[in-house]
This record gives sequence, structure tokens and C-alpha cells, in this order.
Amino acid sequence: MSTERDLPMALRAAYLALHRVSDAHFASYGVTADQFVLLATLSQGQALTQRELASRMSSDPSTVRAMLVLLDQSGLVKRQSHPSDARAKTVALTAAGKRKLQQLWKAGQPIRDKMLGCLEPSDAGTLVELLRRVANSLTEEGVANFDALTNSNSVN
Amino acid sequence: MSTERDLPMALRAAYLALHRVSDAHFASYGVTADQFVLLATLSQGQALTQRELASRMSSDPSTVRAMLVLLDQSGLVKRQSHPSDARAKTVALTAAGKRKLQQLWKAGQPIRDKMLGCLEPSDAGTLVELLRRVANSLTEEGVANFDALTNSNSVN
DNA sequence: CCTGTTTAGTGCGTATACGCATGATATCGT
DNA sequence: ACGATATCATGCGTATACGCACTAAACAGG
Repeated sequence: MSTERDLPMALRAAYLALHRVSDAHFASYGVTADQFVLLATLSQGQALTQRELASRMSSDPSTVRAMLVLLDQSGLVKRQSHPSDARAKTVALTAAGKRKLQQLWKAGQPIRDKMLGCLEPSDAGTLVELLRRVANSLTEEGVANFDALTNSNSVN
Repeated sequence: MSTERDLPMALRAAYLALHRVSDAHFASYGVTADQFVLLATLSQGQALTQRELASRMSSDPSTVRAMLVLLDQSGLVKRQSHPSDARAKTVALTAAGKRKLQQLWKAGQPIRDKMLGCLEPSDAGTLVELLRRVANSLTEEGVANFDALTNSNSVN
């Protein structure tokens, strides 16, 4: 029934709320919510390529590049030419970047607490699991192909 | 364990995937994923104020305005001055807007199918429920207040 | 060794997504 | 009626989030 239409909107509402709150919260630290995501992603993978980084962030190479330019200026990350591939560049956190990330993890704790606080412990895991399944189903490319198949169907 | 850190990332990954797929899918209809959200929201509430519309879309008045300017040019929505409040403007779908929306609901079906297809029927409802709870907890304002409690005030 | 194809990064253009400041109006308290 | 204040829309500036086209370099065959 309407769960079908509600899911996309609920997903949107939840993500935008998280993004908004995070941005406001991290603003005093001089970084955006997305920059935090980038820094956190960088910290768990050494010498990543810009593309690799973008992929792990569920983001786009173009977007990541723009972010890296700013973070580079802020001195939080450092880009170097890839040792074996002249096309690529490796990205890594600077000492300042690592320090900043530590602060951000701590600063963001209240937000994570608030998110998790309204859920039963078991629900949190369920939610993550379901979200991943949804994300995977949408990433598996091939949505457009269904067009031809879904001929019937009331528009509502 | 890391569920706490994974939830935000899983939410981000799922939403961005949905947004990306939707944008690509709706592009051939001349609208963006967000414009679809706006049109759909408009259709279920007549003569909305721009602010009301923004609120229901979980979006921002500034953003909505920019979107309305484009949609107005496209002839999909019409803005009129509010009858009793000279500050406000009411927004409504045009005939073309209603027709377009019908198309978009049909065109978007494959995406909703794909999202729901990877979930058990009961899981879909659960997911919506959990997402709403998370969104509410984050919207209830007051996250920043925790700052005082997490003493360490090194803003860098 | 030399083409044809793929891949990494960049630059450009457009559409959100916000915060913030401003002008115009509405509202409320006295 | 009137001044203080809250509210609506707008404009401006910045940061994503992409798609697309382009350059350069890696790579696969022949």
C-alpha cells in the first residue's frame, strides 16, 4: 500500500535531517558533515585513490575532487601523485587532519546517541541491515531496464 | 559495536543511491528527483504556502524557492499571492504539472519495486517506521545542548 | 612497438541544500 | 492606534552532487 511511496520519503527525511543537524553541529569545527565523512573514510583506508575514496563514500569523483581541494587548503588532507600510476593521486590525512577527526568523532557523539536513543538495541542493527539491502538493490544497476517489463500498472 | 558508526553511513549510502538512480531515471522526463518530490508533495495538499511546502518536503524555504522558480518556468507549477496574507504566496500544480506527475509516478515504479523487492513485506513497514523514528529524534531540536555535557570545549 | 580502449583526474554547467541578511507584512501587547 | 516582534519570500554566498567532455596515462591485442 502506501508503504511503497512512504519509504522513499522517509529515507529522504531521515537523511536530510541527519545532514542538517550534522552540518550545524560541525560548523563550529570548521568542517561540513560531508567533509567529516570524507575524513572518516580516509582514516580507515591507507593511501586511497580519489576514485577509491569516492566509491567508499558512496559519492562521485567530481564531488570528491571539489571537497579535496577545500580540505587540502584547510591542511587536513594531502594529495600526492600515485607511485605506480601517473594518472592517479593518493590522498591521505595530514597530522592536523587526524587530530581534527578525533575531535569530530567526539563532537558527533551526541548526534549518534540521539539517533540510536530512539531505537531498541536490536532495531539499530536491523535498520542498518535493511538500509544496506536497499542501497545494494539500487546500486546493482539495471533499474531502467525494468521499464519495458512494467508495462501494466495503474498510475494511481 | 560499530553499528553506531555504520548507521549514519548506511543512511547516507541508501539515500544517495536512491537520489542518483531517481535523477537518472527522471532525466528523460525533464525533471529531477527532487522536483518530483516537490510535485508529489504539492498534489497532496492544496494551495500550500512555500514554507508549508518546504516543511512537508523536509526541505528548506530557500531551496524550495529556487526549485519553484525553475518549475514555474517549466510551467508545472503556478505561484499566486496569498489571498489573506500579502507576504505569502500559494503554490499549486498546473494542468501540465498534474499530467507530468502522473507520468512520473508510473516512471518511478521500477525504482520503488527495486527498493521493495529486496525486502520482506513486513520489513518494508519496519524500515519506514524506524526511519521516521530516527528523523523525528533528529528534528526534535536539542542536539546541540549536549555540547555542554560533553565538556571538552577545545574548538580548536 | 603501435593502435584501440579503458581509466584517473580535471573543468564546466546545473540543481539542490543551507545559513544569513533584508524588505514587506502580519500580529501582539498595551 | 502603535511600536516591538515574529513571519514570508527573496537574494547572496558556499558546499555538495552529479553528468559530461577532455586530457593524459595505463593496457590489451596484434
